[in-house]
Amino acid sequence: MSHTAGIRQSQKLKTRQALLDAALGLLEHQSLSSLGLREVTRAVGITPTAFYRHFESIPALGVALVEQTLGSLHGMIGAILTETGDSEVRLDRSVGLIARHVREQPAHFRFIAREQHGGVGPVREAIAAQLQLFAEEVAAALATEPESQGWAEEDLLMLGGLYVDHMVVTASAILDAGPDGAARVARVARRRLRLITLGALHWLDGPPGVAPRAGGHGR
Amino acid sequence: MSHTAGIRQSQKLKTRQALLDAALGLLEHQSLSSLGLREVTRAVGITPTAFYRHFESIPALGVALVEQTLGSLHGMIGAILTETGDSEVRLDRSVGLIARHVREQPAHFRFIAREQHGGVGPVREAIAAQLQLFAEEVAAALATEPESQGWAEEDLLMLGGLYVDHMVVTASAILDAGPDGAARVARVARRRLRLITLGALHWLDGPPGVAPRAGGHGR
DNA sequence: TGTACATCAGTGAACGCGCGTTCACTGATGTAC
DNA sequence: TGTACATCAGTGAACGCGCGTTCACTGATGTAC
Repeated sequence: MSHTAGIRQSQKLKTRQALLDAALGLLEHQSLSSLGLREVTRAVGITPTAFYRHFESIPALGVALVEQTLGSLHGMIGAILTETGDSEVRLDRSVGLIARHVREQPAHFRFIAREQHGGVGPVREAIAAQLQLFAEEVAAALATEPESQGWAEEDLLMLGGLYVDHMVVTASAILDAGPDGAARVARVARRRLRLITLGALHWLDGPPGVAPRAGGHGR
Repeated sequence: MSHTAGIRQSQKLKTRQALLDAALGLLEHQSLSSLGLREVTRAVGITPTAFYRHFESIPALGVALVEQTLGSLHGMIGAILTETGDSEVRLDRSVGLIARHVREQPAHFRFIAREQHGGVGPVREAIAAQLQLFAEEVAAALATEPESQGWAEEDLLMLGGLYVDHMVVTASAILDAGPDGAARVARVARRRLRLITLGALHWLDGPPGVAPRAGGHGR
């Protein structure tokens, strides 16, 4: 009946976290499907056998890693979208925020980018589910803004997905570019975001040269 | 001095192609960094040792696969962009063309999506170089259109990259969705493309509520 | 508080297996005369 | 055309190695009384 830690339980959690951290580190230069169980336990300093006290397999560890990595980012969405200021400023800050997060925890972003289409099914599915959640969160946030008046639910989700995918592409590009190229990549990412936002502002206009009509580009 | 095949040379090419094809097949359910040399030769029906007559290593085979896979797509860009018809129709056809290619050779697209951020450095770099080429091709094609009057070189490249990335994301999404979801994914992809194109049409406008100014959003 | 038993995170030896790479080889194809 | 030699794609045995998984175990932590 002890709600407090318990030496055994807290030590187990520590080892589990050490396994996750070690795996993330090792995944910087390889993908999950080639990561060895012994490799991970060796890095942590425990016996290979002890691995099974924490995870059933390497793919299972991968799924846990996805949830930990992307779970911690759900707050970020809110931070970006509830910011005040005009769209231009908010947009610049969004890219800046992503760039900072990527710089601060590159391994997490690299892992997601690498395994999003990687060879381990359950991990791919876990990432897809989380990104879908992000897209829905963005769509919900967009829905509260005055600019979204008249938008169809489906189109808000489409735009949310576009923003999320753009965020993922940007994060990957920053990682690939290295420290020197990060600024250049961020600059291009900002312009892309500006262009997308510009498209969104005119979504409900009619086709060029025609009077605006209700329903925008919907079918 | 024989320019004709030569039995030996043509047989060697055939084996080399068999290795590439077998590798591509095996990569449908795993990533390159976990693909084994023996696995590939077993699939082809030759001795492991014979592999070295064709490639120095598995990463080297991967690079060859990138060049073969993406090299064959360079024609596609032209096919899309030189089509006639208004932008709405052309845009729908673009997505349809991608969807068709993905359906016809899913393994090629899966390979690129998987290894774009995979664990094998040389392959990642080969893919990045090819996609950069695509972006430049698209930018060059856009430059010839009347709508691109007044666009900065850099912005054309930004838009070209955006289209290419969108194409890659769409291809991945179609693959992930499976045969049933492909139509739904294509529908969303079309809307995204429409929104991006809409943004591009207004790129040279001034900020909302302000008179248009030369230079658009450039800095 | 003290004692006796239960739990269970981590140990260490052992296993069979497939891996990448080496080496000397074979025999069909290519070339020089 | 025929012969003698060179080339070289593919062979097959052998190697040392690290892998994932099994099993019975140990000893610190937890629990019941």
